[in-house]
Order: sequence, then C-alpha cells, then structure tokens
Amino acid sequence: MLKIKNNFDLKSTITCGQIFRYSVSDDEFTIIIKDRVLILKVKDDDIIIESNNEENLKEIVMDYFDLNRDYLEIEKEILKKDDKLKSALKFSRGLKMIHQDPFETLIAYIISQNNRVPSIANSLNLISEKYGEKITFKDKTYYLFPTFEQLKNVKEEDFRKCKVGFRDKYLFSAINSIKNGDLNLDKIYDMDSEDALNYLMKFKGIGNKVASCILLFAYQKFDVYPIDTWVKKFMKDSYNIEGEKNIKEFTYNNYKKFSGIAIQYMFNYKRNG
DNA sequence: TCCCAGGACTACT
DNA sequence: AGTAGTCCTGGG
Repeated sequence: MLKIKNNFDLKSTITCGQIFRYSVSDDEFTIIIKDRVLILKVKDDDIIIESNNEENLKEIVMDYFDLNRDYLEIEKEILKKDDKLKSALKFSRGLKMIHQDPFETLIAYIISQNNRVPSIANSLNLISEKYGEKITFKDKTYYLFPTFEQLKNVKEEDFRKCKVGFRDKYLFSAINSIKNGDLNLDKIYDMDSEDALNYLMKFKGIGNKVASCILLFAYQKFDVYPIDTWVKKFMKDSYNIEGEKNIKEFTYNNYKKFSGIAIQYMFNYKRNG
C-alpha cells in the first residue's frame, strides 16, 4: 500500500477524457498502467494506492500523474496574457496531464476518431482481453493493455471483432509501420512538436487531432493543442473567435508552450463545468 | 427509422 | 487548395 499527498484533483484527472480505461465505484478508482493494476482511494489528506505490484510504485504514480511538475507556474504563465481563462482555470485547478504510454496512446487515439467515449473504452477493453496479459488482484481479473509484440500479428478482421469498425485498417497499418521501421515511437521524444506532428500525420488514420493527442498525452509536448468541438465552443463563447485557423492563431499567440494545457482546461470546463 | 459523435480519407471540383 | 461524401458502432 502506498500513500501520497492528496494535493491534486484525482477524480477530474482520471475522468476528464484523457484516458479511456478506468472504472469508478464509490470514489474508488481502478486504472491499469504498464504492468500493473492500481486501485486508488481518496482519504482525507491522502490518496491510498494498492497494486498487485508495488515495486517502484511511487515513481510510477508520480510520473503517470505528472506530480513532479509545478502547475502553479504554468497557470501563471497562461494567465499572463489571458484573463478570461480564469474561470476555466479555477474550475480545473488540480487537473494534471496524465503521462501515458506512447504505444497504447497511439492505438487508443486512432480508435477515438469520430467515436464516442464508451465505444472507445469498449474496444480497448476487448483488445486487452484478447491480447493482453491477464492479472488477478484481490480476487478480480484484469487485463493489461497489450504490448506491440502482442499485437504485431493481429489481422484487420481481428481488430474488427473488437468493434473498432472502419478503423481496423488504420490500426493494422500503424502496427505494420512500426514492424517495418517506418514508425519509430522512440524517435518522437527528440523531435520538436511541429516535426513530430508532421511525422505522425504521415501515417494512415492519424490526422491533426489524433497526432496532437498522442503528443500531448504520451510525450508531454504541451505546446500542441487538439482543437475539438468543446474547445471551439469555449472560443466562440468567450472570445467570439470562430474557424480553426483563427483559433490556432489565437491559441499559439497567447499560450505558447503551454497551449495544450490551456486547451485541456477549456475542454474540461466546457464539457464538465 | 434516422441521425449523429471528442476525425480522417478519398474523390471529386 | 478546398470540400462534400463516406466510413463502423451504439445510443437517443
């Protein structure tokens, strides 16, 4: 059992749409990261965490919830030029940018295109159950998200059986690109955001939105900003700015290297607030 | 029964 | 270079 300080918003961070595979039951959250199952519970000033594997658990948790970063500094930076974001920022205080695994993020966000959250979660769970490692913890069964090795020979029609629909060919093709070396997920760490965006968007099924999400959530490239309908709503309501080009320009000029986080605050505020 | 939803591709001008 | 039409699925 691990205890960490309850100094961020665990619930919002898990449920605000960054990750798809989690379950909640009376304020107890279950997530699966890397090679283990985590059950998290808020208790007064602490967050209590149980896992089937407690080795390096603290490091893994701190990294996953991005707890070593100074978010107050980021807030200050965002507010320097933009006072109107205050309400969104206040609402989203304590929200952390979850640091996810690149391969899993790639698969998850390819599935996410033109799709709804429950359906995305369903597909990811089916894929995990079929191809991921089975874990038993406290008399319950869980499945890790499969590794590249576990998915590298999966056929299109097998993905289709996991209810991914027309995205089956995109998954197959992305995995094939990794197999033949065209897509190297490790290389992306060293790229600047623009190069990384262009690199990812060369592959079928990865457009601007999907590529941005991958860079934001798996590579902590906080200067990329996925524009979706919620962000568009915020921009229209708060600044009367419309059109993707204008939104991009405004976002880039105002938030710079933390654009992605500013966008995430807006998204959370508009969708849940 | 019809129509989308947190996109991206293809096939047209 | 820009834009309709199309694509599985699950739910209203």
